[in-house]
Amino acid sequence: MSTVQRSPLTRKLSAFVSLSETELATLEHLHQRSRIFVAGRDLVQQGQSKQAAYILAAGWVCSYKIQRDGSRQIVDVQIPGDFLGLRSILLRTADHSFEPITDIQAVEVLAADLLDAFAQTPRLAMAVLWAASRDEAMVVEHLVGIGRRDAGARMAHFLLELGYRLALVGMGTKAGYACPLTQHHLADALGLSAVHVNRVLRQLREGGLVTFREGHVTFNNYDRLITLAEFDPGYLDQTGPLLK
Amino acid sequence: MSTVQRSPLTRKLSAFVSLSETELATLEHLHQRSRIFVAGRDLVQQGQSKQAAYILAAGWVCSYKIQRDGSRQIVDVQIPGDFLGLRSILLRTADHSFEPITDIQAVEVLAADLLDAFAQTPRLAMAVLWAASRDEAMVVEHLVGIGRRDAGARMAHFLLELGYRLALVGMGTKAGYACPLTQHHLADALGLSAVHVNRVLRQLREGGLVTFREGHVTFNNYDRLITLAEFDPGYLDQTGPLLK
DNA sequence: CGGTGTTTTGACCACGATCAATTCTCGTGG
DNA sequence: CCACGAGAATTGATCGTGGTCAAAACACCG
Repeated sequence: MSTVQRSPLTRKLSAFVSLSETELATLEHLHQRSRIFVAGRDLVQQGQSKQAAYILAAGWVCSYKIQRDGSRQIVDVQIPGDFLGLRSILLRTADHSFEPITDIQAVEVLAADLLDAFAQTPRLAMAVLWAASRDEAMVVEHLVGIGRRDAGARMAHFLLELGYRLALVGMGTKAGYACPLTQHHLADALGLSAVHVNRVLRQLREGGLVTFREGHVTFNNYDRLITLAEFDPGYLDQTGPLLK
Repeated sequence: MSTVQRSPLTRKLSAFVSLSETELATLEHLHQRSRIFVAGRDLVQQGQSKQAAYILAAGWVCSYKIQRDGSRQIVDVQIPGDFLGLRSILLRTADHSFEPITDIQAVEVLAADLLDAFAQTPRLAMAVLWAASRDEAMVVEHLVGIGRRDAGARMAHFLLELGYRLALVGMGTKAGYACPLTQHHLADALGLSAVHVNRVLRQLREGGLVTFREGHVTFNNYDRLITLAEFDPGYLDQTGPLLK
C-alpha cells in the first residue's frame, strides 16, 4: 500500500537533509543486494559480529535482547524505511538480535561501503547521524515509558507511537492500522507479562479507547488515548531539513 | 585526579577514530567557551530549543524527563568526557532536561560550529556518530534493565556500569569510586521509589556485595556482583579505532 | 483431526509503592 | 556554641499493580 518514490533509505534521509544528485547516486549505489527473510528466523545473533546493516523495505522486525533467565526485552520495532543494525556496524559487535515478525524484504548495506560513502559525501554522514538521533529519541521515550508509566499508559503510548510512525510511511491513519504483533510481542516490548497485556488490552477496549484484535489496531477514541498516554509526537517529527 | 592530555572531547573521539593534525586543530577550535554551572540548577529546560551542546569537563550531570504527574525518569548520567545535548542540536528540540549533580565545568559547542566542522572534516562526523552510538547502546542497556531486571540486579548493574565508565577516565577502580548521587537520584534512574532504593542498598550491603555510603561506592565482592547483575561491559568498550 | 501457538479468564501471590515516623547530617543564623 | 531547619537516609506497616500458575477456548496448519 505504501508509496515508494525511490528507495526507502533515500526517502528517509531526504526528510533530514536535502541531498544533491551526486549524493543521491552514491546512496542508490549503496544498496544493490536485496534480501528476503522469513518470519521467526533471526537475522543476526546477539553477540555475533557481522559487517552489514539493513534498510527494511517491507515487513516488520523487532530488535531485542535476551537475558540469561530467558526473559526478553524488545528494544524497538522497525517498520518499512527503518534502519536495522546500524549500531552493529559502528560498534563492530551486534549487541542485540533481530526477529522478523513477518516475512520481510531488506536491503543489505555493507559496512565498508557505508564508510566509504561517508568519506565521499560528508552530508550523508550528517543525515545518518540525524536519523540515528531520532532512533535514539524513540528508545529514550520507550525507557521513560517503562520506568515511569503504568501498564495502561504504557500500552496506549506504544500503540500511538507505532500508529504515528506508520502514518509517516503511509501505512496507517488516525483510525488505525494493520499490526502483525502478537500479545506476547507487546509484553516483551513493554516489560509486562503476556497475561497482563491481555487484561490491559481488554480494559482499553472496554473503555472505548482502542481495539487490538486479529492483527488490526483500531483507535476508538484517539484524543482520549493521547491524554491517557500523555503522547507528544515531537520527538518523532521529521519536519524540514536542517541543512539545505 | 584524572589525566587530561588535550581536552576531554579530543580524548574521547580519539578513542574511536585516530584524527590527523588538521582534524585535531578543527576540534580544538570548537570549544573556546568554557562555562561553569552550579549543582541543582538545570542547564536546559525540557522543550526549549537551544543551539548548543556541551562537553562535560568536570563534575556530574544527569539527563532526565519529567512526566505530567511529577515523576521523573533519569535517562543517563554523564561523567567527565561525555556529551551533553548532542541530540538537542540535531533534532533542534531539547527533548529532555539536564541537572548538574555537582558543580560542573562544561565546554560549549555551538550547533553551527559543529555542523561546519562536520562539513570540513567528514571523519569528525564519523567519530561523533560513533560516540553517539555508544551512548545509545548505554540507553538500550538501561532500557533492558528497567524492563526485565528486578530491583537488586538493576541496582547492581547500574553501579557496575558507572564504575566501569569512571575507570575509563581514571576516576574509579574495581575497588570503588566517589559518587555524588543521592538515593533519590538512583530511584529516578532505576524506575524505583527512593524508599525501595534504600532497602535494596541495604540488602546488597548486608550481602557483602557493594556499599553505597557517604558519597562513595565500594565494591565488596566485584565478581559476585557481576554475576548478580549479568554485567557484560562489551557495549562500553572503546577499543581501538575502526578507521586508521 | 491431533498439534502447536495465541488468546482469554480466574485464583493467588509478591515485589515494590505509598504513607508515616525517626534519625542523621550539615549549613545557617541567633 | 547551640538552636533551628532542610534534605537525606533509614525503618516499619500496609496496600496494590502486575506476575505466576493453571486451565480452557480458539485458531491455523499439516
